[in-house]
Amino acid sequence: MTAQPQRRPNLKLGAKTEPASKQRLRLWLRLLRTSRAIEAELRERLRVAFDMTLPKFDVMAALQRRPAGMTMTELSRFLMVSNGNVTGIIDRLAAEGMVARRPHEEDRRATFVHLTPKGARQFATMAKAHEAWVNEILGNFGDQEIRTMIALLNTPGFKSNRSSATTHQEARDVR
Amino acid sequence: MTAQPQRRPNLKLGAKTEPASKQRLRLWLRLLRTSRAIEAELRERLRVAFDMTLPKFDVMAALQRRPAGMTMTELSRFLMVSNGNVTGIIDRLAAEGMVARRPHEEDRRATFVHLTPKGARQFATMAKAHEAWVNEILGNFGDQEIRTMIALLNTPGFKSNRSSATTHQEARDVR
DNA sequence: TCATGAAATTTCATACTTGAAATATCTCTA
DNA sequence: TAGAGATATTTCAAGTATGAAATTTCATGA
Repeated sequence: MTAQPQRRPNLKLGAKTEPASKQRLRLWLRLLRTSRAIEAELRERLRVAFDMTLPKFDVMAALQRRPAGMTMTELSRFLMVSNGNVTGIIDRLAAEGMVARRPHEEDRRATFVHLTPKGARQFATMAKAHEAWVNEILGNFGDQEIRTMIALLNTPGFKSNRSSATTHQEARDVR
Repeated sequence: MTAQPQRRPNLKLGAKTEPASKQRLRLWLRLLRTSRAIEAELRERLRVAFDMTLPKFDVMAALQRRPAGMTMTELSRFLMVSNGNVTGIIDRLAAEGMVARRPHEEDRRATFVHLTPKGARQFATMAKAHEAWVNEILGNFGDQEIRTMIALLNTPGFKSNRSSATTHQEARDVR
């Protein structure tokens, strides 16, 4: 589309004359590839080192921040996955003795899930390795670059912020 | 860990005194949340508007860039998913008449997959909407921010660049 | 040429994921 | 306080995803 007869060679950076729409698309594709690559690497390492899957690790990471536990819905919102999904992961983690369900006192619809002592120990070990891996994978980023990236990603640049609950939780949990 | 007795209130940005390791972890989590949110939004819109899934859309997008087709392995590498995964998605797309398999002339182990005319038409429609959605979702990012982000994401900041094949292909396909 | 190892694909078991439907419980209002 | 609507969870069918094993074909050196 928009068949440009001839393209003037770009002087500095490539694609400087591209419409913003194409630029944003390019950014999204780059973002997606980057996070997929990192995710794949972390999944592989978790599997080899701890026989652990990424979804289960994510759930344990969420629970670790909340000794009192979280409800299924809180987990689902925080991890941005469907509620039915959480059920299955918790089932498997519970079968391994990593987490346990506890009925919610005030609301009989809800269930609290929390790490067992065994789960907490296991997570502590994995978290240490995980942080080191991330540090290694993102190793070539300098302090300034990291700060810039985080700041950019934090800009309210997304029309669709479907995780308002998330924001609340993060605000509450920030230490 | 590193129990800091009391935290001096940060003057400018938060977490400025954090070790680089924690910073990188934070960046990764932010990156992951961002791309998950965008992915969820795009998935939902594709589903509602075109009854299309994201994985199938991704495959069609890859094939659209290569009229001559791609082998299963090329697809698998480009999309960063397992080879067995591609088989299933292609099976379903082929059943819908969106793509077709063609035997590789020189290598009887390989198979070429390409968009059918119907698939190409369908993808053209979806791609237009998809680009508009991305443009909308990333709408609050200005030109400069986008360029900065792309540049940062392009920095060879990742030790684990498992997709060397990808790089080749992208280099070849850049227009 | 023949054996051996590498590469492309499919198949398989298992796990993850979604969206929708089904249940159970809660909340709030008429 | 009954009952309508909202919320929390589970269940379900279908699709997605992985890693390993099995098959087929290729490539290469003895």
